[in-house]
Amino acid sequence: MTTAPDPADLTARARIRDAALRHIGEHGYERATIRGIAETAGVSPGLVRHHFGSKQALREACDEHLMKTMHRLHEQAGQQPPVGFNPVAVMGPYRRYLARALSEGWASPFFDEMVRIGERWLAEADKDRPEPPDVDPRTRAAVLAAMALAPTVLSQLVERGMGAGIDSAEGQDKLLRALLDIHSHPLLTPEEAARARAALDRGRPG
Amino acid sequence: MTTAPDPADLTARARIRDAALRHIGEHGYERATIRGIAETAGVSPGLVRHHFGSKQALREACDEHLMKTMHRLHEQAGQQPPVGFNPVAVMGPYRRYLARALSEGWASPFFDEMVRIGERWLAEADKDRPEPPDVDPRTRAAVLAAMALAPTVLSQLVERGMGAGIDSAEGQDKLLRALLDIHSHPLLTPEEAARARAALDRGRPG
DNA sequence: ACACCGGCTATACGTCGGTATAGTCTGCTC
DNA sequence: GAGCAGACTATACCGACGTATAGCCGGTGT
Repeated sequence: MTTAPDPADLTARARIRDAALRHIGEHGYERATIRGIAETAGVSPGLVRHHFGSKQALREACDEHLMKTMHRLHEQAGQQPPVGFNPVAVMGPYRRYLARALSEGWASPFFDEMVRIGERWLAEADKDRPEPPDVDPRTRAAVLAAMALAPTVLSQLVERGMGAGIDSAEGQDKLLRALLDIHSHPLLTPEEAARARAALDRGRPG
Repeated sequence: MTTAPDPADLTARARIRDAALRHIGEHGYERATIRGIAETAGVSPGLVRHHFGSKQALREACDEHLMKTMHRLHEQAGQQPPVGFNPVAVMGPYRRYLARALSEGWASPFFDEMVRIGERWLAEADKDRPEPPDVDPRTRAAVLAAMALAPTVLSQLVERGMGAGIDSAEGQDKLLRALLDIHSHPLLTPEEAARARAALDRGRPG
């Protein structure tokens, strides 16, 4: 469960970084304070600066650590996309931080990677499709990635709707079943979609 | 285009509120400052306090105004859900503010309303479905609402992937086509979904 | 003409948070 | 054991921001 706490990682530096991940995940970057992070890590605010230079640099170190960890998880999990295209389950303790990074807009590298993965995956899935889609794969993957990340980013709100914590077993079960249902029952019939597309085409040249 | 600028709305109070909507939408609540809002509105910081009492109260006034405007739009747009279940197009100038409200977690009332709407809509769509879904409608609606809001909340990232501004004509076209495609082509076949569901069932009782 | 009131401004206060700096302590090397 | 390096702390500085207060100014009713 505990995503591999990196041996030789009990150093103050690592403690500070972990505290920052937690604090920023909980309060967001703006509201997270160096003093608060230092307190959680059990060190002085000065030491934070000593090790990382500035608040911004500390965040970048967190980003880097997150990216590295994710790559490790991604490799050891194999290539197959998780059931229902659900990244919530995987992220574990980093979920909140990731959500902040996404919604506060500094997680572009991560998102780009998700788009890349999604693009490859869609290319595979598109093989047995009669007519090709009329949007470029990149756009489709980007929108799909955003949708896949929605429960992560809006966890607070989704939890309200589900009536269960998104990290709890019950919440995960509900979320997965909902995703399965949604992704296997299209909201629009091919005819409806074609009609809407035609309407768009009609508007486009004008 | 300009969502009805409310007659008798050239008052300083209204200008402040609009400036706040813009500033908070652009920078988020934390980073938005009373001074900046006042400057944009062309008044003194003191007047902001005079009219609204506090920063928090100002935000609540914005929320209220947004809710009211949305209700008006929703009524005059009729009941039918917008094509592809896409709230981006409708929100216009409030889009950024709404995105902030959602991702910074103070937009519960709005989200709840979306869930309610989605629930009604799903109930309708479920009529011609052989077997009933195995998740409660509320959860399904909540997850669906979150997914529908994803392009709004993660607009910055989606724009990267699309290579077009989400408010531009080109971006809207791309987004709509992507949504049409996604919502009319399920990611999972019924068999795959059933298999995954069975796996969940197996894990549940244990 | 005068008082009053609400919209509005100028200015000041207290706090908080990032940053800077000087200094202490611990462990290692020669 | 002297001296150095680096981890670590205490303290101060400075700007920014929310908030508070006192007062101005123009219009309105009597």
